[in-house]
Amino acid sequence: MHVTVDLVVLTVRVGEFLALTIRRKLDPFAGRWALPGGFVLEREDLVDAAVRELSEEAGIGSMRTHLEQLRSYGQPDRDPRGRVVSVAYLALVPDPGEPTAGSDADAAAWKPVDSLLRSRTLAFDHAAILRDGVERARAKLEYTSLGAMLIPEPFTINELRAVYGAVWGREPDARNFHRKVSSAEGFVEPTDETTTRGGGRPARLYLRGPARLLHPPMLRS
Amino acid sequence: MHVTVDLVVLTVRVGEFLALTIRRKLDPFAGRWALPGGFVLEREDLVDAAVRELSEEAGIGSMRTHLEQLRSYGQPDRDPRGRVVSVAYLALVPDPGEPTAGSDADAAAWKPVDSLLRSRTLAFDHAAILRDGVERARAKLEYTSLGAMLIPEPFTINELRAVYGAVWGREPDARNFHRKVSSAEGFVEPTDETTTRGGGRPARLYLRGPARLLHPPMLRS
DNA sequence: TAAATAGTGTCTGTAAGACACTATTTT
DNA sequence: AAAATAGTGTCTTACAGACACTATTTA
Repeated sequence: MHVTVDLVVLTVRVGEFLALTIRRKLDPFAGRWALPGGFVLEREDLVDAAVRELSEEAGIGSMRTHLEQLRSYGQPDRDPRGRVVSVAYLALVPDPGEPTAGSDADAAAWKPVDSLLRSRTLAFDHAAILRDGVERARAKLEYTSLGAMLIPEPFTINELRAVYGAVWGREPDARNFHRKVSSAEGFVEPTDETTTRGGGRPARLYLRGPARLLHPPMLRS
Repeated sequence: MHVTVDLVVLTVRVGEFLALTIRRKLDPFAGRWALPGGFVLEREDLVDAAVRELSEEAGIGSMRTHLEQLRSYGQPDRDPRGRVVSVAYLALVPDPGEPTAGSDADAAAWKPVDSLLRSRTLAFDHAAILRDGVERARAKLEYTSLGAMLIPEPFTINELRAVYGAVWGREPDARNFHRKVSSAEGFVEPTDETTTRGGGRPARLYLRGPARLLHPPMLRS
């Protein structure tokens, strides 16, 4: 019985909610798009395998990445090569630019989550894994500060709000969002810098705060 | 690489929050207490393996059982036999009475969760798995109706409240709990029966309702 | 009638959700 | 000055949390 890790890597870029995909070089599913992943080495911890694949297959370092175990997938026929149980990980990263394809892939690309879920493009059971990862991310934005992991620092409150809009498919109200985020202890830390990159009045820039949980949660309603 | 399932099976009996343990017959850890579990068969789905172990090792049928995947554990040295990745499942069951030991165990017993977590009695990394399962159960009681899976039907509101007290280590306020549970659509369904098994004024009996999520949640505070 | 448990109503405080105007910049 | 975006305050409503008394049974 073989064990793999598969990665749901999510980010937001210019208002679009994106997942990282690779085009497979080898069979099975050669030429098809899939989630990055690969076999766990004989003496390697699961999370180490996930970190390694993230780096090897997509050139993403683990420093600014939130990485958590999602769940495992083990239907007997999910891989035509034989019995393969996959432990899926969810990674949330601030937009790292264009991905670089690793050795097992002939291309890597960020693709919109919605179109990946609607079309049947992904190999294996990766559409189901992606769906679970996306749902986990959507849910966790409600009761954690993980939304800030999807955006490069420093960011404005409205840029952060746009991240929530992209992930949830619906923008939170600007005034309520501002009140919630800035009054939640340790969610974001103000700097004394501002930016005018959005045009108009300068917006204050923030860094991620130390808090991980958001209490009480912010509901998508 | 081998794949096993391990089971965190939880129930509440006379106000005590209990986990199912077995005493191992074979090495490694022969004679030690452990969570029930075993190897996944070559053509068996993960959840089927969990259902089978629940039945084989503990004599618990899947009919009245809530079963969900917890997470996977794969540290390279977690099993002295070699590389074994374990997919853990969480089961919540209404008190099924004394367990019957299966073939791989020379005893099976319900033990208080707190003492299992305090003492170092469990084999492998099962203490960590149990801790994660218990935390999942405690969290899910907040935003689902799963508390009702820990008690046999029919039950009174106060019996259900005692379940929450046992799991959380703190009884919710009787009046607020009654209001919350009975006003939440589909959480519990009243019957027209009553019981006096608690002594005092007869209490109305309820069955589990169809709702799975509790909105808004009931916090342990 | 005393003891035991079941069942309910009120008040207060917190925070979500809906909503509109003022502030500060660039062109 | 017009256009663009940032930033904030008020009102209403929902509901959690604290709290005490009445109701119905058995012994």
